[in-house]
Amino acid sequence: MDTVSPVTTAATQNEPRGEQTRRLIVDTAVRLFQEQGYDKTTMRGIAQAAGLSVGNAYYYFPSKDHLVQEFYERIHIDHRFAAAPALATKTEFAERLHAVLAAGVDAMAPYHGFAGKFFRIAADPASPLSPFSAESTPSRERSLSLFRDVVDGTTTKIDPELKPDLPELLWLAHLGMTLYWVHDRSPNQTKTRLLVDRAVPLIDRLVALSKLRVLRPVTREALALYRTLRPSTPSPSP
Amino acid sequence: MDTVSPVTTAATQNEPRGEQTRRLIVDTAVRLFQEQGYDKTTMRGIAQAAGLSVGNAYYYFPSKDHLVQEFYERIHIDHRFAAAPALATKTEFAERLHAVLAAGVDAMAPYHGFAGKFFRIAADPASPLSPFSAESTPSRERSLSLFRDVVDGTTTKIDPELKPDLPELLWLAHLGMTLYWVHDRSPNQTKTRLLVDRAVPLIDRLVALSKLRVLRPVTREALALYRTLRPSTPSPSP
DNA sequence: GTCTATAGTGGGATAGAC
DNA sequence: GTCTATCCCACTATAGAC
Repeated sequence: MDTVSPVTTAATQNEPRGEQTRRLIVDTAVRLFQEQGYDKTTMRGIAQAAGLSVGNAYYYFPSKDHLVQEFYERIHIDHRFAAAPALATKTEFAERLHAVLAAGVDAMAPYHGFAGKFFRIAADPASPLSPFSAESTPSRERSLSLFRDVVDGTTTKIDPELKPDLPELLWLAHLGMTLYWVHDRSPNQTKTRLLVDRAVPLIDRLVALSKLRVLRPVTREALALYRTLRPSTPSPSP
Repeated sequence: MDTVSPVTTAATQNEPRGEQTRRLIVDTAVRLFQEQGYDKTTMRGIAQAAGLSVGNAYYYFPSKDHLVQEFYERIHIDHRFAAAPALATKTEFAERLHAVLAAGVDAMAPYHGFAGKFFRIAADPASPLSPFSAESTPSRERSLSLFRDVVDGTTTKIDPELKPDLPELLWLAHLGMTLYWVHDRSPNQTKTRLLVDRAVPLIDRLVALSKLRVLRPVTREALALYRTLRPSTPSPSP
C-alpha cells in the first residue's frame, strides 16, 4: 500500500566533485518524472529545477533515456531491501520466490504511473538500457543474484538437472511479471499481485513435477532448447 | 532465405483519390526506413522523396509513429499469404502451428534491421500502437484469426477444456517469439527459426499431455489463472 | 476533400568558449 | 565541469490553391 522505499539520497559527505552534481541531477529528474511524467519533463526543465545548465546535465548523462537507468538502480535497492527479511528466514522454495516477486511489485509500485515510458525505452534491443544489453550487465547481474539467492538458500529439494539454470529462468519470469505489471491498469496493480500469488505455487509444482517420469523427456528437451537459445552474454559495444 | 513478400503495392486502378497518396507516403516511408533506419528518416525526407509537402503527410498520418502501424498491416498480409498453403493442406496441429510461426518469421525478416525501433514504439502500453491497445484491435483480431484457423482446421484431438483458449495462447506465444526475434542477432535470425522448429513439438507434446491425470490439476489451475488475468478487451479511448 | 507553402514552437542533443 | 549558443527535427498553425 504505502511505499517501502528507504532511498533517501543523502550522505553528501566527502564526495568526489561531480558526484554531487550527478546526484542532484538524478534526484531532480526522478522527482519531476514522478510529478509530471516522463514526456512532459524536459531536459531544460530538469536543468532549471536543479539550477544547472542543460549542457551540464548532458555532461553526466548522454541522453534523457539514460536518466531512466537510475531508476533500475533505485528500484533494485528497494527490491533487495524489501526481500531481505524473507530471504534470511524462509527456507521453502515457494515462500522465498513469492517473497522476492512480491517485493519486486512493491519496489516498482511508486513508478507505475510512467512505467510504460521507461519500459518503452528498455524494449529497444539496440538501446543500452535493454535488460539484455552489455551496458546493463551490472544491473542485470545484481538482479540475477537475487534469484540465485532464492535457489541457493532453500532447503527444498530441486532437480539437479534444472537447478543450475533455475535462477536465470526465475529472473526471466520476473521480467515477464514486469511486462504484465506495466500493462496492468488495475488499482494498486492488484492483478499483478494476484498473478504472483497464484503463479508461484504453480511454478513450485512444476519444478517438483519436472522429475516425473512422463515429463522427464519434455523437461530435458525444454532445458536443452533453453540452453541453446538463451541470449548469450553480449559483447561490449565497439 | 529470400523474401516471400508479394506486397507490391500497385493495383492503382479506380481508387479513391487520397488512397493513392496515402499509399505513396507509406511506400516511400517503408523504403526510407529500410534504407536508412527509422531515426534517420525524417518526415521532411519522406515528404520530399514522395514529392509531397510535409503538411500533406500529416494530413494522412497523425504522427511518424503511426506510419509504423502500416508495417503491421503489410507484415500480416505477407504472413497470411505465406501461411495459406499449409493451412489449406496440413491437418496435424503441430504441422499447422509450425507453418504459421515459420511464415511469421519469413514475413518479418525484411524488416529485422529496424525492428527494434518499431518494437520500441509498440512496447509502450499507452501507445495506440501497443498490440493490446483498443486502436490496434483490428490488426490484433486479424492476427488472432490465423491462430484460430490453426486450431479449428486441425484433425488432432485437443483437450476440450483447453481448446477455447488455445488460439489466444498461441497468439501470445507468437508475440513471445517476436520478442525473441527482435533481440535475435544471429545471421538470418537462425536462432529464432531454431526456436520455432524445436518449440513447436514441445508445445504439441504439452497440449497432448495436458489431459494427463497427474497434470490435470496443474493444467486446470493454469488455465483458470490465465482466464482471470488475461488482458480484458480495452475500452476505446475517451 | 486534397494539397502546398511557409512560418513557428518546443525539446533533444551538441560544439565550443570559459 | 560548467555555460551559452546553436542545430535539427517532430509537430502545429495558417492561409490559401485546386
